[in-house]
Amino acid sequence: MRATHQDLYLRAFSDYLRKKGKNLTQERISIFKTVLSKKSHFEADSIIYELRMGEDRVSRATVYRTMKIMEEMGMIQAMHDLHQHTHYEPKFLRRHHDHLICEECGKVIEFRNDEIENLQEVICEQKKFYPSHHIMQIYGLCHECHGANHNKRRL
Amino acid sequence: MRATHQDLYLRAFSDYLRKKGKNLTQERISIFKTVLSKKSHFEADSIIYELRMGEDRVSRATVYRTMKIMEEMGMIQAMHDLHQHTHYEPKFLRRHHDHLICEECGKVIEFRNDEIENLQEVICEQKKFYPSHHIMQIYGLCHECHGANHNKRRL
DNA sequence: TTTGAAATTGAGACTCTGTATAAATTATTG
DNA sequence: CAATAATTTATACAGAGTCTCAATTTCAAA
Ligand SMILES: [Mn+2]
Ligand SMILES: [Mn+2]
Ligand SMILES: [Zn+2]
Ligand SMILES: [Zn+2]
Repeated sequence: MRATHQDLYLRAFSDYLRKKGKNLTQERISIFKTVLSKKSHFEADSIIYELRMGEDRVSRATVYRTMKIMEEMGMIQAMHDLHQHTHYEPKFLRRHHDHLICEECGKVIEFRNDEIENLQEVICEQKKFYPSHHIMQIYGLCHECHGANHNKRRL
Repeated sequence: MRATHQDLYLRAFSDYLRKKGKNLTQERISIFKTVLSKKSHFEADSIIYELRMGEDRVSRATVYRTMKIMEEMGMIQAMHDLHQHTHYEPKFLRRHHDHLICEECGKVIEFRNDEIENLQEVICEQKKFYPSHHIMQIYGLCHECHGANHNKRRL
């Protein structure tokens, strides 16, 4: 039987915890697996909710604590939307990218631009700054919402 | 007697309000002036606190409402720090720029790169997106904190 | 395997931003 | 000077996230 992706990531998680002198508890495993199942943006709430539905009951505080560990570890990344709500994004299996966010409908369009990524590194060198990660979000209107607003104004 | 900057901006504020069918109230003037006095990043709390200390007493709700108007108007811009705390930044008198944020000491280093700004526009065109503004924050360690950590590890 | 120290968890109280409500105040208009 | 509309205030409320500390679990030494 072959090791699954989940097994491999769980191993990495376990190693990380040991390295930090932390224990691999049942609760941490449950939370880790649930987070691992996310293919795209998600919120802390959805993790808490899913766990509550399943058989593994885990408290809210533990979910937040474990997600903080996963963030330190670099498996997920937190980002804040327009309305002080924290969103997370899985970083395993996904290439880094940035976001266009529609202020009307909330749609999130992903993009990646290597030229910008390179320029960011140049800037950090100039400023003697040692980057760990970055967030770039362009706000505005998506094609559909821009069209809709346009039509509305004509009426 | 010459018109001060404050007078000019207050005029712009007054015009904006009129255009929107809103009244220029004493409370809005107080809040506007306090915000105008900010030369760099600030939080809603500090505005509320300063007003509470001064003679013009204004309620929390009114401060939030007025700051929302100022944001719509483009005089300030909201941004979120690492810990879902909203920070504002004055946009009058200041040119747009982005941020390097030290995760150790919280220092904020400002920068501006026209190449990146142009590339952002190109991306929006490609994606048929109509941008209103953007936020770009690079997290990591500033020169001092990186040096400090380095030394610490050596001990 | 047992055992005890240390780490972790869970329940719920609490904090902090920010928003909603509805009565009281203020501004505008005729 | 009314009548009307907009605004403000106080206060209650909501939601995300943190804190506390007693109870439980983990781990590793014996
Ligand atoms: Mn994304
Ligand atoms: Mn700035
Ligand atoms: Zn849209
Ligand atoms: Zn620093």
